[in-house]
Amino acid sequence: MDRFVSTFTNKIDAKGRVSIPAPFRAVLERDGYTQGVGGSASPSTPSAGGIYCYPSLDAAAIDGGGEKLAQKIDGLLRGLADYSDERDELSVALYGDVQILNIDGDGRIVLPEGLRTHAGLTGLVTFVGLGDKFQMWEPGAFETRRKSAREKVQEHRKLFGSGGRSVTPSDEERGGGA
Amino acid sequence: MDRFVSTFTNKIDAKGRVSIPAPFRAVLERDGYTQGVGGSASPSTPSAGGIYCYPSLDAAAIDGGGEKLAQKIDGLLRGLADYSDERDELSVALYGDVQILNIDGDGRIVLPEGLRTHAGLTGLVTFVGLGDKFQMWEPGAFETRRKSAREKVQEHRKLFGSGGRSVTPSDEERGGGA
DNA sequence: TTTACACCCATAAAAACCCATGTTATCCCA
DNA sequence: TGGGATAACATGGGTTTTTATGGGTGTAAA
Repeated sequence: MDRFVSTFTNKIDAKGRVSIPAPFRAVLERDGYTQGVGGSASPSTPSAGGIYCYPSLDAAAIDGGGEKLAQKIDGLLRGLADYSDERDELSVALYGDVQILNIDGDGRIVLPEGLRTHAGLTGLVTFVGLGDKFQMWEPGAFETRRKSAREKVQEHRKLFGSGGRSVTPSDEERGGGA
Repeated sequence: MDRFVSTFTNKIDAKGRVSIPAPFRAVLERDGYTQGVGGSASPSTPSAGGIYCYPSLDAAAIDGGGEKLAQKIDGLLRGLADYSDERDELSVALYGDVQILNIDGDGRIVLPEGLRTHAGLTGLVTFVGLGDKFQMWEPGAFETRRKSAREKVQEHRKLFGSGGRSVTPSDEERGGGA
């Protein structure tokens, strides 16, 4: 399994740290996670490090992922002429908003102020697996979003009459305070 | 880490010095930066090195990068060999204004007057990672730029959208099991 | 001399690192 | 099958290392 799946809710501690759900960590490692700037990387380390995070363009959430996600961003820019103004501009939005967060020895990251406010995070974060990446939500906001998503799915099912599969929630929330 | 990512805002001190964000410094070093950066003065000869800076062609900003950037510029000009008019102009535009800045033992550079005025820099500089180079902006000007960049991305997402490649999830909710 | 710049040191704040603890899920064995 | 031993995790907190930034000094060019 190399995809981000399920949702987990974890605490943000006094220092701004959050544990990344262990299953997500496993995916990241398989994706080729390497320590970022912090640790003096071996000269042979080819890839970038840390997890890539950026504010969602159309949601009050943070998108995150590993190397695979970073390469997708690269792919977007590839094809645009080097040093064209257009490329610079896109790069600003794609690379400029990205933050590389390192995972500490205990599997935690520190969410920078900017990202935290974008997602309206306070004391808890809900990690949502989306396959090749994941999102971090303020738990309440995510609940709302999840509901509307379900309704949409219901509608689609009626339209397509694809009755077979159930979209049952399978709420497997876990973790602290919630 | 092999590309410039993220944005950082640092101060220009009374002597005109600015700290280069540590992550960028790391990229430069990997790129083959040569100069006495490593703390105690290195006994080796400081061969031509430093970071390459020049005024952005189409923005009130400074472009900067390491060896890789210099080579890309070379390649760009080589590709234009046929159209000598254009090539000459570009050569002047690119090389003519290039400055090679050295990083001091504390990771700082001094921005020359010319570059500073081009970018309208006063007391703060925003470093913006653009992959294989980075830019230095006056913070306010950069905010404006960032906004327009985001809009551009929105447009592009519509164009690329069908390919399944999306920077943000929007509609691909996935609550629990697969 | 004066100026510009490289070099050196000091310091506060932030980031990374390390260890401890409570809890929950897992496993083993009687 | 029950229950205790065990391992994996999330979380709290202390400690050390980086980093950004301020300022001093010497040196070489102007």
